[in-house]
Amino acid sequence: MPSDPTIYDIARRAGVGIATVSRVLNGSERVSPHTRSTVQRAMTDLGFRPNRAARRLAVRGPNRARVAALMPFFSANFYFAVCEPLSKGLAGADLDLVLYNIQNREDKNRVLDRLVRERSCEGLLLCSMGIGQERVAQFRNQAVPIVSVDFPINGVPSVTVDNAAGEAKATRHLLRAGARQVALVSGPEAALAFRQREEGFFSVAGAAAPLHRAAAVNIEAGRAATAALLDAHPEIDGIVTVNDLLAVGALAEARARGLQVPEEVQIVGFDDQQLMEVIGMSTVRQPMGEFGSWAAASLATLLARPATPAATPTTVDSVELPVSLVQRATTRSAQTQRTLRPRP
Amino acid sequence: MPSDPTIYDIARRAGVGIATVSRVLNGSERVSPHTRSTVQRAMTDLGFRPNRAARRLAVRGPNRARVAALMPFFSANFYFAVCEPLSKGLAGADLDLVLYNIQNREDKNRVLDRLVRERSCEGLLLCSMGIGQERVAQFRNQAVPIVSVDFPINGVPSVTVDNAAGEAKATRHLLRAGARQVALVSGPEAALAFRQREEGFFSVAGAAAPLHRAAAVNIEAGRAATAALLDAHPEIDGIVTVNDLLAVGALAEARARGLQVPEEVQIVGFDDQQLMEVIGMSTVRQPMGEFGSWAAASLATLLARPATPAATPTTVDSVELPVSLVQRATTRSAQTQRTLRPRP
DNA sequence: CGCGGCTAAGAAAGCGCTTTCATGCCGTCC
DNA sequence: GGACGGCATGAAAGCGCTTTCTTAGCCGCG
Repeated sequence: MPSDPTIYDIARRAGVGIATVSRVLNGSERVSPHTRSTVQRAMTDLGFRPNRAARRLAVRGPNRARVAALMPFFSANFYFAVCEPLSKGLAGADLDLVLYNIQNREDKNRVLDRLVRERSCEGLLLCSMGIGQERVAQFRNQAVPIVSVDFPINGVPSVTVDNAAGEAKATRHLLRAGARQVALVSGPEAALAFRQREEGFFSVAGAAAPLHRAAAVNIEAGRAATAALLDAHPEIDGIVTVNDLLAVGALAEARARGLQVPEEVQIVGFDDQQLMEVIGMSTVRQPMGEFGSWAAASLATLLARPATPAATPTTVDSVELPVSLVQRATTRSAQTQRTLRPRP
Repeated sequence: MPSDPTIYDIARRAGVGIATVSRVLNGSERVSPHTRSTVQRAMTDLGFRPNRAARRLAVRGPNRARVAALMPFFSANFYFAVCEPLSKGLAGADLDLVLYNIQNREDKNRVLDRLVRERSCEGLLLCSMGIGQERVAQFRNQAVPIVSVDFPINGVPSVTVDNAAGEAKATRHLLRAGARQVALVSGPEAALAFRQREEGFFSVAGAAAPLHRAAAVNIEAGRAATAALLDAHPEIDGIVTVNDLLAVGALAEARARGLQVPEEVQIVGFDDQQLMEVIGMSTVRQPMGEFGSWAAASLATLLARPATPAATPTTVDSVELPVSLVQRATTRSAQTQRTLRPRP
């Protein structure tokens, strides 16, 4: 396959010099209308598109660094919450944000391969996903700093929360508030954060507690999972979930079955996303916005030119942000351990 | 101020040739450990960062086109809803998505200036914002296609909805359902979509109907605006808003005042964002996801290399997507015009 | 008719990097 | 002990574009 046409091809076809082509390209005044149209004709004929790299090189524009951000957009609120401060923070540090929507392992590998092969980014941000050590080494070799959000990676600074502790806290609260049988609605198996929350749940509820993994992270899936759980274990009176939307689904299902919440079933979500307060959903709050601002700040630090020559290599430490249980209307308070009403 | 160090600077400082520096840069095996570390030392000393453009030029990688997307992230749900299909669609067309978070006019001008000066994008996506015709001309001169989302721009293909019609429909419904005095909670004045919705509202409610513009697009602001409205006009029994979050705020304020919804006050939102169904909010649904996929598809078309030489220049037409009123629990049905309960 | 001034267009020199090819050095093998 | 092979390194040729410098026409004027 022939490579892209260059200004040489255009010049030849139009019977002019490359300087003239360049002038046309840049809208310079010093070109006769006739020549101009000839050249433009040649450009459209050949499907010419200027090589950006060559232009930037010639014009010696600033070498603005680019951050590639890989995100699996499965949960609208979470990813938006990190994107927003992230984009703001990176803009402040004069960094460009290139967003990649990663839906599966192939996506991820394709994008990462391109990134290292074409060296198309100066910084890398991984969100809710791991990568192998060989990958890490590839980027390290190219001096591309990596930061990770919502997922610990060996040798990569990351911002996380203690998912297990958060979910354990939620589970414990349900138990203290009188729940006899708690169950967990989890999400797709691939997500580490979800598995950690599962762990936290089982550490408190006991390994035998019922679990159902929803097929997706949305209300419908949460509702279906809850239905399955309730069908199999009618005695369930506490539902812990790994995500607010799943919790909303659980709430819908419980209500549809005529179960009083929180009197007959308590429900806890995870994230404390937008509108959970309005809905009255009890949930584990994680500071999603800080994920984004931490990532932006870290990348800015790592990509900053050493101000003084011989500066010590800058590094960034991983942080674990606190989570907290927000009690609202879908859980009872621990003190008021009302006795359960008998089920019909 | 001295320009960025190049491999020549590194080579000189390390006392080696530029080829060696390049080899170190690329992790080639054919460099002695001693030389390697000398070079690395020189690089960190000088704060060297390779010039991406030069590298891409030398390595002749594919010239992947980049789309710059300018978005004012003031409404989480809306922008996420367009971003998600957008990123997916662009990835499918082998285009990179560079995201710019635009918060005000200066942001916008700064980014646009850079974009044209540095020619850093092959395609431009404007979301919820206009630009002047000189700007349009600038990009046209550089053969950078523009598409607009949620905002009509002269000479630029755009995807929009009939905001005025949508809001008019909502207002009319309230009136048909028995509202005597409807009022509008709008948002920051800068947003065209909001002004169009205001128009639609007034066209039905009459120019004298009360309006209050919330300071921001969130629940708190919506609540404050509603409070102001209700204080000034206690007779209000129908509240139309330009956004769901504002409507949620209105709902909260109405309830806080002991007003029954929808018996004493009806409320309509706009967008039909996530969770509105759960909340039972009546609202005007606009197909936000299609905004994103339309934009991606259009850009892909406009940026496609003419397959055959001398192909006709590709263009894209503007589209207006339909909106629909979704009736839920915050409005009464038009048929059942119950008489209002007397207010306390 | 010749000369200066003006404009359109070409030649060529980079921009900062990669990569091939050439070079010089050393150790090795017959 | 001399030729040879391997290895680390340098020299130099691009990559596709912009831009300066130069040249070639052309006009009008004296």
